[in-house]
Amino acid sequence: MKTNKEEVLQKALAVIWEQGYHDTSFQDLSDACGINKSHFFHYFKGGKEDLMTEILQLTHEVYIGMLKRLAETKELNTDEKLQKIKEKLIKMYTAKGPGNGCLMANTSLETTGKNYKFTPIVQAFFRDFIHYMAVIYQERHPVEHAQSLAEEVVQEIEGAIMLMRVFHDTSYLERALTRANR
Amino acid sequence: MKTNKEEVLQKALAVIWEQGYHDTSFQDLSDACGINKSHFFHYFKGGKEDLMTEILQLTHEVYIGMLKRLAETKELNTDEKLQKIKEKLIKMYTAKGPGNGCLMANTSLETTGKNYKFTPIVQAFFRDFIHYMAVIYQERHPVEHAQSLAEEVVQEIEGAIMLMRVFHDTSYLERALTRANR
DNA sequence: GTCTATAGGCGGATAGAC
DNA sequence: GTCTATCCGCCTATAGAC
Repeated sequence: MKTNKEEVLQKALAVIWEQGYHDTSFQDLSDACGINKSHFFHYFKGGKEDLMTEILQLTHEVYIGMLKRLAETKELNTDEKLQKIKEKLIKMYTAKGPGNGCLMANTSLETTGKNYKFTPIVQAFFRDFIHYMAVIYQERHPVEHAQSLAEEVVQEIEGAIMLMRVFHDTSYLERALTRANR
Repeated sequence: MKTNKEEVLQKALAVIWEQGYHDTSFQDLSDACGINKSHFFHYFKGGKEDLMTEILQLTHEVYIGMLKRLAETKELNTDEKLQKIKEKLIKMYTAKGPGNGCLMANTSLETTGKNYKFTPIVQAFFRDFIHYMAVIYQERHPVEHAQSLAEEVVQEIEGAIMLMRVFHDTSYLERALTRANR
């Protein structure tokens, strides 16, 4: 079957987001992508960890890119920016139903303790997430307060995503994002 | 070697808390517990999932038991109760360093998508966590507000534990628990 | 670039002696 | 209750034909 790497990456992301890193085998992935198992080693020389690294980098680009563009635009006021973020994040985190949670958090928690090389990517994600939220809060609050506000809000969002997953109820995330307008 | 089930359970809990469910093999566990691999199937007829179930139940008892006792005591005022919870949770969640996070959250996120039987236990944990926090907040706030306050606070605590893990920095949890005095 | 075949290892689990 | 031995299957990864 004719495929390209981008497409494979997208489909693999969806499967791993749903099933988790450890619970997804190359068999699952090749079924989902319609390519042969061994073909993954052609695309991703370093095997599963390489594949996952690229998936996480892609996720970083999509989420943080969205945030950065919103934080830096002059076309919207603060209220509108926070509203837009709310809409986007709800859409992105519930696209596949309430059950998948945050891929970054999942991966981080799933790879506790042993030597995986995902930590820097996960750290960069949350650092940037907090950073761009702080940039927006600086439109209304002094710098130091904006920073701690951003940390609180990101924590609440991540906690809400986890409870959303556990109870299969999207309202946790909606309420947390409503409270994020401060 | 002479052992008993309780002891094995405690040690297995520590290893799985540190390494994660999927990344811990019976080999790891038998090394840590000083008993033979196959002995686990004597203690836990249903294999790894049974072992994990008992570990999660034990965790529920320890954490929720602590909360329940504090919520129901007449000996402390609200401030003192919240202070005590802060101290206890910091101690419990950072006992093995900042890197392990919340076993319930970890397990939940690690077992996305496939058919594990841990979901009800994890749900009970968070339901009870929120419940007893709400009981305490009712000393100061109307019932409905106490409930949503408890949900917010638990979300923030869980988000803080995750960031604590990611950045190896216990101050996230400390600040979240300081803000829990409302 | 895509496939077949297969290696090599480890993980969970069982049988059964003592 | 504890240990030895062992099975089976799956999983990651590689070699190599086309």
